[in-house]
Amino acid sequence: MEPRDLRKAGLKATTPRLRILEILQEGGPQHLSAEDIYRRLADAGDDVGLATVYRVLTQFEQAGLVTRHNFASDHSVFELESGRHHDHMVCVETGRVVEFANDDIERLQREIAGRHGYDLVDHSLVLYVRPKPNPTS
Amino acid sequence: MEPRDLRKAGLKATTPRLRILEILQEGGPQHLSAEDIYRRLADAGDDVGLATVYRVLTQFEQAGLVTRHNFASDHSVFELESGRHHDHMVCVETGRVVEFANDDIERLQREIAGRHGYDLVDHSLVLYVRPKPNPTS
DNA sequence: ATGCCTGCAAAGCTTTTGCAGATGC
DNA sequence: GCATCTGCAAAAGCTTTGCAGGCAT
Repeated sequence: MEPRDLRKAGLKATTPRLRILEILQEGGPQHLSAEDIYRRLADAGDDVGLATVYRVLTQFEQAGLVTRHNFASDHSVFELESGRHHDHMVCVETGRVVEFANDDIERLQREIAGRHGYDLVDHSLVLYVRPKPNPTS
Repeated sequence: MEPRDLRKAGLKATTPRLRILEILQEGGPQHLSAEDIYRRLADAGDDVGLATVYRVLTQFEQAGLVTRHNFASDHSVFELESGRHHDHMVCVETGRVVEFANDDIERLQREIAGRHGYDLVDHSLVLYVRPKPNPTS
């Protein structure tokens, strides 16, 4: 992710924006709340206001750079847009998030919508899961 | 839904609780927000506090009488538990909610979770749809 | 009678907004 | 230099909680 990706979206390449992009691409796929990002910035010595984090994330979402999820009902988490569509499973014990994609499910969704006289615009699928019990025990 | 269903859940059969159940079962499947229910009560002349509506709905949810959904991220809607599992599609133009069930999708979800070493505990699937354009136009 | 319930008001939380100063281009 | 952007503080909107009085059993 580069400054020019921001300009392309009509956004100036400011420190808060670049830092938030960096944090979102650290390590594997990140699913972070605004508060998470705010704290990571603070821990790194960047004094970015929480309001700015929210504003920037909203702008990124509108620009299509970031996707907003509501795995829990009381706050949103944000993920860098990869271009590859996928859904998520969330472990109810550890909170771990796993991404997956399944063409059959995607197709069935379109079929079901069509059967009811609708076109599918978007969808949200979250699997809440628990680790399988260990078979050796 | 009867007073004894409430007692079975350890809840006294009070007027607010009975009225809220009544409202939830009026007409077809209802997907109402706390505010919706609060206003319907007020319109019917029942002075039930909004806090009570929230408290009662939370109790009903814990008792398994009601299901909470988060179709929109900024408020919850509640639905009487019918015993028949189903998912939902929401029309992005009218807000209309349609229920549907599909065994293939259910099965695929369990398979995908299993493939990743998890058991499926629960899931949330919402289709956001738009009416098909009229073919005669 | 007593313990559960309710209404009201206040508080909690995430998220948004107003505004004056700061910064990118 | 000028428009955009940011930090701070305040506000907003949904939801929860504390408390004193009220109701079901």
